[in-house]
Amino acid sequence: MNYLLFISLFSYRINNQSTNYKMFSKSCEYGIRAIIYIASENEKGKKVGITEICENIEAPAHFTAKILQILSRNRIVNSQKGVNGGFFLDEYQLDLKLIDVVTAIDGKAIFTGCGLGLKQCSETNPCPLHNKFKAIRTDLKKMLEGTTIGELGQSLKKGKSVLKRIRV
Amino acid sequence: MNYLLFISLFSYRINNQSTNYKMFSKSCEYGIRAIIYIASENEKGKKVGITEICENIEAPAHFTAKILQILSRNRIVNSQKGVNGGFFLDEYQLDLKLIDVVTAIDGKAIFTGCGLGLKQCSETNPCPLHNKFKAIRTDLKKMLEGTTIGELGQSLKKGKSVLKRIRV
DNA sequence: TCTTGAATATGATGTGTGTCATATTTTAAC
DNA sequence: GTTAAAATATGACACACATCATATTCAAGA
Repeated sequence: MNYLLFISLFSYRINNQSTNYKMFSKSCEYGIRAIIYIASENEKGKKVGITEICENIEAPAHFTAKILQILSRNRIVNSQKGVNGGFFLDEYQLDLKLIDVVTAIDGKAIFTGCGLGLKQCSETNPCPLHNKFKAIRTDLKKMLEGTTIGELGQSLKKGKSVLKRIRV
Repeated sequence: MNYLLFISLFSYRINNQSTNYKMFSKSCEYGIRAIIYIASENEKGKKVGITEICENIEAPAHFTAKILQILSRNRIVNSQKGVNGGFFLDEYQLDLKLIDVVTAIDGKAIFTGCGLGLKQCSETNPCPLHNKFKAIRTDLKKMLEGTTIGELGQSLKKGKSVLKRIRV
């Protein structure tokens, strides 16, 4: 009976949830966006507050603050409390790589976990996708290792890229 | 005061949650593992039941069943109810690519969404990471487009790879 | 046609991530 | 020293995904 085939054409793509796929976690997305903004505004000792940051990257303030605390504890960004305080980066931090931000927030599992979620997957005990995945992951890692915070900040500052919708 | 630096060394990597990073969603992981197992057992019209599948890929039965229903509706796997029923693949399905499984379960957002989670990110309005991400994503897509279900099943069947811990 | 084994459909529960809210500490300026 | 502005810390809430449970449909065989 090919009415079955007929029905299947209509039921195709039933699961229409706007999928949860993320290259990084939401925490990581906000963290990267925040630090890029800080880098882009980082000149002559200027400090930027959490409110200004979140307005410019369109992120929830409290949540982003929590992530910046993690980055602060990990010495990836500097913070100063009190009046005229805020977040800022020194020369050393501007030269940190994207991978430093990612591992501080999401940990190192990005580069070690099995693509199929198998705990026992390893070089000597590979899952069917192990080697193909390794190649992709290596590319991703290289990219993250080869990109500096300062570089991304400059790109944003010079208008070569944007973090929020441009006002009309 | 460099006791601050001292403290920071101890507080490094505070967020020790075993991170949620996943190249794919859990649904997708189970789906891929299940179909690889089906492919590996697919010979002379043999059908495999959900119980056997889940025992061999170490996945929760009900959840996996739900995912296989999605794949079944999308004609990526065949199913037959009743006695001696089960899941099986025909020649055409064995030649389907991994990307067909992934998009059926997780949708196409993997290849379109912005790496930093920005809705407005596009070619003309790129986020600071846009181009660097595009390269990685292209690699991933090529890999998924170039890998067949049957190929992975054969790899498993021949013992070149495993899906569960080998019994001692 | 009755029984049994299998997939299918639907709903209920749990857990973790993302979000929000409040209170505390710190620092600068007056 | 008092006040105000800022980060920091902690806890509470909400929603989505992952998981589990139950009921239904279907097909083969006796």
